[in-house]
Amino acid sequence: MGGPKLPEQERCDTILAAAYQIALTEGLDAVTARRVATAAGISSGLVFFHFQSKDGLLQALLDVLLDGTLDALTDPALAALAPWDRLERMIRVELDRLVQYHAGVELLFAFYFARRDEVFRARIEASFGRYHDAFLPVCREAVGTAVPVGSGSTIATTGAPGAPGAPDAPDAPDESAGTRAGSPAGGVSADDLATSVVALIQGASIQAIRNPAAVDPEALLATVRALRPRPAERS
Amino acid sequence: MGGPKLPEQERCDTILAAAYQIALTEGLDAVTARRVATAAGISSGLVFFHFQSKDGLLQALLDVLLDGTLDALTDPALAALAPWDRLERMIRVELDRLVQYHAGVELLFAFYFARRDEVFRARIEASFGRYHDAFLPVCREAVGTAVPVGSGSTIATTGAPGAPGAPDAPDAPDESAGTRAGSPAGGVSADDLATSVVALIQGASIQAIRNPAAVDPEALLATVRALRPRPAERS
DNA sequence: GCCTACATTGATCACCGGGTCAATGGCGCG
DNA sequence: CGCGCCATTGACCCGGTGATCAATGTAGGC
Repeated sequence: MGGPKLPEQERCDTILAAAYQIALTEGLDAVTARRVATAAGISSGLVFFHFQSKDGLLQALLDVLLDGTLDALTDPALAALAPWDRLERMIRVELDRLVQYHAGVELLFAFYFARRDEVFRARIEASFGRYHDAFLPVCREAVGTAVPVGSGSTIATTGAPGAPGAPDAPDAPDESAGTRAGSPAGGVSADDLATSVVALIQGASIQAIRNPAAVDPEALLATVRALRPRPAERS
Repeated sequence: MGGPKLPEQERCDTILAAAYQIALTEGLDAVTARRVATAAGISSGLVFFHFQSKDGLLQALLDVLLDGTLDALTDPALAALAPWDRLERMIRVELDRLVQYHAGVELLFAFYFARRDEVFRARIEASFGRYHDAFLPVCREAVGTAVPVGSGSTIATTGAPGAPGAPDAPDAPDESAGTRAGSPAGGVSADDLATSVVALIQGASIQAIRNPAAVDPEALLATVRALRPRPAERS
């Protein structure tokens, strides 16, 4: 009994990797101390030695899962784009990520729905909240600088780019009367837009879990694009 | 030992009600034969007598959960409305339902993510699929009859987006731009619209679970409304 | 009233989960 | 070399789970 010593961090990583692997392939329920230990090639007791309890292990696992989730959305390269382009780009990036890591996303949902523990929920919800926050600024910009059709001034959005690969987007609701309070030009307020975008992405994440191959980012993007006001419009 | 006889159906309903109650308030994990039996005021063995296994119990529970999910969307009263109004109405009804029965929706997700069993998943996914199907016809109508503005419905798609307001498409992964056929007047094809609507609602359902009070149906409806083409003016 | 059919009981089994712990191994240091 | 520290082991405990089953009570037909 007794085994080769390994540096603390490395052992923890080994265990976590094993746990992650099991969770991804066999579900969260399959993550038991014994199975993780076996998969990691160690004894069960060691799991409790490094993480004090199973809860500790799962917390750490959630850390891994949540780590770096929002990095793609803060890519500085995005700052260069005009608001609507940036928004579109962010959505595309996010959708691609969801499809690519659908197993991880599924695991995240499993965490949320299986463990009703307050701590887990709070952290995941916080992550979702940051999601919304990440989209709000762009939405504000997009809505704000959106449609200068009536009141001239700057058309900042449309600088020089001659729109080489301009997508379809035939026409858009140019002058819709904003029934909703605080609803500026585009017909949607920034908050409404952000809320909708987040809902759209979250909904897509569920579809990505159901059938990753069937998710069509273009369908959702086409919808978003239709929201985009067009200053000059043919009739 | 031995107890008062009750008609088969009634006993089953009693057990199911108890199981449902426990599942709603304490989560799916808390649904054990013993707890259900205690809550129903019977002995544990009886649970297995009526439902052969715990799986059987859960199947029946899922039945209860899935039953009548789509009824509201086929309300004949909806047929009288114009397409876009009907679509809007359906979404509103659905969102309200999600908020009202958020606990049930959460339970549904718990079923989906906790039990990775094929049977459960298949049934829930089928339900989601029907969801999509329920929205498709309206979307078709809405897109089709959408914009009598100017000329014939068919041009739009890739006609000639003068693209004054369309800066460079972010990355335009070739497939997107022109090839996205079947996108009539509104800027979105019927399928895209249906996909987006379903995603929107599913996303909203997640938010409803997080915090039912914070869900703002108007925000999402405002977005949908912004998708609606305005020929001239409406109220 | 009796007897068959069946709902009902609760003790019981095998199993598996989280968590503990004394014993043991290796490793560095004096 | 010897000593002590600590990672490591795996057997062990306890509780809870799904499931079984002989025994028992009740209802309804004759």
